[in-house]
Amino acid sequence: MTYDVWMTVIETRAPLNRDRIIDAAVAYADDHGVEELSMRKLGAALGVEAMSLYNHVANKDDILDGMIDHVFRTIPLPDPEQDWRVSVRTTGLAAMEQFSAHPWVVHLLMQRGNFGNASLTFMNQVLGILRAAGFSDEEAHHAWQMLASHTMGYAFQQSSGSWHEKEWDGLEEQLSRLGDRFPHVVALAPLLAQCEFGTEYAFGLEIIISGLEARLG
Amino acid sequence: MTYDVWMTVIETRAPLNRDRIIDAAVAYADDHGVEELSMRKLGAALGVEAMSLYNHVANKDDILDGMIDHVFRTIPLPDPEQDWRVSVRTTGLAAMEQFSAHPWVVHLLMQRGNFGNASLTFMNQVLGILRAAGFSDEEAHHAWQMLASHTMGYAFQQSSGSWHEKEWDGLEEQLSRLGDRFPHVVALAPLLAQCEFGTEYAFGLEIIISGLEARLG
DNA sequence: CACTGTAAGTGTACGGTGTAAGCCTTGTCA
DNA sequence: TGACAAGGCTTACACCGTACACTTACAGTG
Repeated sequence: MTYDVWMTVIETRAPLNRDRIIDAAVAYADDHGVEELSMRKLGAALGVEAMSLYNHVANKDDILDGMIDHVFRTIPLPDPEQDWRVSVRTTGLAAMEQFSAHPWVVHLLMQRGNFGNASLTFMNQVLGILRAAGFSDEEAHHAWQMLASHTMGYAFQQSSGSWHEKEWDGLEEQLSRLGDRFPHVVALAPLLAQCEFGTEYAFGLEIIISGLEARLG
Repeated sequence: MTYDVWMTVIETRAPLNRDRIIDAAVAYADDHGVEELSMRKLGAALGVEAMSLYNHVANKDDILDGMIDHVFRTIPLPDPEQDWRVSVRTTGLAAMEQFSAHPWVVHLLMQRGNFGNASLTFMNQVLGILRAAGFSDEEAHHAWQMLASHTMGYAFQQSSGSWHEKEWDGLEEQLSRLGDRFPHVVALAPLLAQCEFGTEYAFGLEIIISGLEARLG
């Protein structure tokens, strides 16, 4: 009997720890959306009661911070050896890719900001590349703000992308009803609906890189 | 007695209606932040029980949509008579101004998107100006996405701005402790903390306008 | 071997949330 | 006067994060 219980325990749940909790939280958010994530549901996903999580984690915010950190850690850091334009481009695209894969990250970043290890490391690396490229501190700051805004903005639009997919069917009918009031929106609605955010982001990124380059002189 | 009750009612609360509820919600979010807004607190702010709100409003989401609409309605629409560069610039700045005044809007937009009257009107006007300026539909779409992302991105950063003000004191000490690991972040931290987002936004806006202009050829 | 301390999972409970359902008061109109 | 609707209020429910007290299993020590 005791043995059975032991087996069950061993088989169905490895010992709980912070990493396992955060991994499960990331998976849950990927599957069901971050707003569906609750301590009870996360516990259930791990085969454990909600309160057990608190033995390994300070509180829910701690988990959310860990989730952000988890995603930032998977963004490959830019290579300082390369031309800054290449670094910025590849890093931007890599970041966008992760934000697309985990749309809830932008959501979380917005509510809480983040100064975890991974995000500071990331930021530090990018700033270093800009400074090494010859940008003054002020210019590097401008560049960072602009790149960050552009990236967050696209991730933002993508994650709130109600123009996409399912919603679009209902919207089309609604828009055709409002066609006389919003002719330009209706005209461009197909483009908005089919919008490939990766391509779109890259397009803007080139404009920004060119613009920064020009300011660099 | 009945009279007294009447006077009280008349003085402390005008008859409830959707607009009054949404105005109060906006004021509450401005004062206490949108995450503090609950039906009970909003009711209390209006001198009414939470459930009374439901006589004028479908649910909380309805209120949140109304709040977004309320803010978009206060952004002056661009003037189609003017040069598109001027229109885009002034409209962008006007939008940023509102998003700065009501930081929670970006928050809400992110969670729910928005296709209210005001935001569609706004979007329609901007798209109209871009098309009239000679942008193809694809180009207008690119331009809109880019401008929207840039604006939302800056608003986003501003509203999540933990580099600002109070947090900065604690952070400084923390950063100096981590100075060897994040030298570039620490070096630029003063700039990040003092960052004037309006100026910063305008800087990026010019780059984008120039870039779009070049693509327009 | 028993004893004790500790780590970790559990159960219960509290104050908060949005909101469904029903009640009660009020003003309007036939 | 009586029916009726509008718009408040009360109660109740399911969910949330989490404080606190409990149990259980193991490790270390005599």
